[in-house]
Amino acid sequence: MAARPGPAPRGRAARGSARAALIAAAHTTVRRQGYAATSVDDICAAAGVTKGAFFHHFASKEALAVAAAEAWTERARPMFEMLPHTKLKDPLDRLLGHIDFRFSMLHGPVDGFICFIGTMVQDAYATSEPIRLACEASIAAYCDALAPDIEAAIDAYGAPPGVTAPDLARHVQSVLQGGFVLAKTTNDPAIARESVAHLRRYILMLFGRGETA
Amino acid sequence: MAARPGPAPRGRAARGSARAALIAAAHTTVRRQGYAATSVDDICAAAGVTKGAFFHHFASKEALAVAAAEAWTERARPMFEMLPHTKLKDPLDRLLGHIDFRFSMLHGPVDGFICFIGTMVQDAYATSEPIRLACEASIAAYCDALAPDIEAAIDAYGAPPGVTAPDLARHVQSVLQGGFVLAKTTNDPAIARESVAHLRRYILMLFGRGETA
DNA sequence: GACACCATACCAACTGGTCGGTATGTTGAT
DNA sequence: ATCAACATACCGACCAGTTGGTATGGTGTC
Repeated sequence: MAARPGPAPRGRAARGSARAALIAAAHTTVRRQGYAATSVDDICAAAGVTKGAFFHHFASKEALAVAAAEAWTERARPMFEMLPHTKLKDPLDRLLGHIDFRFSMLHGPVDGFICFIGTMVQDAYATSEPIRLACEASIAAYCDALAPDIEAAIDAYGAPPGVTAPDLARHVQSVLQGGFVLAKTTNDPAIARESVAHLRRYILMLFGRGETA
Repeated sequence: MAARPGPAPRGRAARGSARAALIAAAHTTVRRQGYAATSVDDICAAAGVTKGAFFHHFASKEALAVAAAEAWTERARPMFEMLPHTKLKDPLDRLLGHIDFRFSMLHGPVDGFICFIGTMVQDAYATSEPIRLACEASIAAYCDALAPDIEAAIDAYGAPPGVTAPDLARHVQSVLQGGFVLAKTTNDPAIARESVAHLRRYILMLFGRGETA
C-alpha cells in the first residue's frame, strides 16, 4: 500500500479510464449475451469498476447503451479510411475490397466478429426507443460510408434499373447481419462466409463482371 | 391432437389448452421483446394462465423455449406444402414463388413478420446450448425444405461453379434474417423488402434469367 | 511553492422490486 | 377415488438504481 509507483499504478485501472472501460466492456459483454441478459453488474465486473462509477458516468443502463452505440460507430470508421483497399482507383475494386475485408473477419469465435449494434437492437428495439434510434444512426452511418463507392461504381459500369447506391449499401449490411445471426445459430462462421460469398457474386454480376449459368 | 368429444366449458379457456396457449404466448412475446427480456410472468399473463400451470407443463423457461422452437418449425411447414406456388411445374418458379411469398409477408408492424427463431437465438445462443440447438434444428429444417427446389433448378438451368443447393438455401435464410434485423432497427419493413428484392434479382441472374449492366 | 478549496472520479453498502422456480392447495374429468 | 390440470402463495437470488462517503487532481491565493 505504501508503495507509490510512477505514473501508472499497476494495482488498479488508471483514474479517468472508467468511462472508456465501461463502454468497451459493454461491447464485449452485450455481444456475447445480448442487451437484456447483460446486467449492470456484469458490465462493471468486466470493466473492473464498481457500480458507483457506472452511475457516475451514465444516468442509466440505457444511457450506456446509447453511448456504446455511438462509440461503436467511431470504432468502425477506420474500416473506411485506413484500410489499403480504400486507396484503389476503381470504385468497384474498393467495394469488392470492402466485401473481401468483411469476409476475412469472419473467422474464429463468433463473439469476435458479430456486430454490437445488430445484437443490441434485436432485444432493445421494442423496449427502448433511444437505443433503437442510436442503432439506426450507426447503421445509417455505415451505409452512408459505403454508398459513395457504390454510386461511383454505378456511374462507371451501370447497373440494372431499380438498383441504387443506398439500396445496395443497405443490402450489404443486411447480408452481413443475417450472416451473423446464422453464425450464432450454428456457432460457426462458415455459414456467414458462404453468404458473403454469394453477396460478392451478386455484386460482380450486377456490374457485368460476373458469369451466369 | 384431436379435439375431445363434447363441448368445452364456455366461461374461461378450455381445460387442457394451457400448453398451447403458453407456446403461442412465447412466440408473440419473445418476438416483441427478445428471450432474456421476456419473463415467465409475461408469458403467463399473455397466455392467460398462472405460473403454476406454466411449471406444470414445462420444467423451466428454457424448456418452454425449446418446445416453442419446435412448434415454430411445425408452424412454418404449411409454407412449403399448402401454398399455391408449391404446385408449379418449374422448380425455379417454385423457388421464386417462395421468395415472392416471403416478400409479401414483409408488410405492417415489424412484430408481425419477424422470425421467432432468429430473435431468440440472438440472446440465448451463448447462454443456453439446448436453445441454440433447437434453433439450429429449426433453421436447418427450413433450409432442407427449400433445398430440393433449388437443387432441381440447378439441374434444370445450371449454376456458376461453387453454387450448391444447401448453400443457396442458407443464403436465402441469411438475407431474410438480415432483413428482419434491419427492419427492427428502422422500425420499417421497407428495408427488408429491398433486400429480398436484391435476393430475387441475384437468383434470376444465377440461373441466367437476369439482366446485367 | 505551499496550502485552502473544490469539482470530479470513484467506491462499498444498501433498497425496493422483479426474477425463475417451488410448495401446496383446488378443481374437474374419468 | 384418483390423477392430471390447473391456481395461490411464497422463496432466495438477482436486478437497476441510490446513498453517503473517500480519494485525486486542478486552481486561485498569498
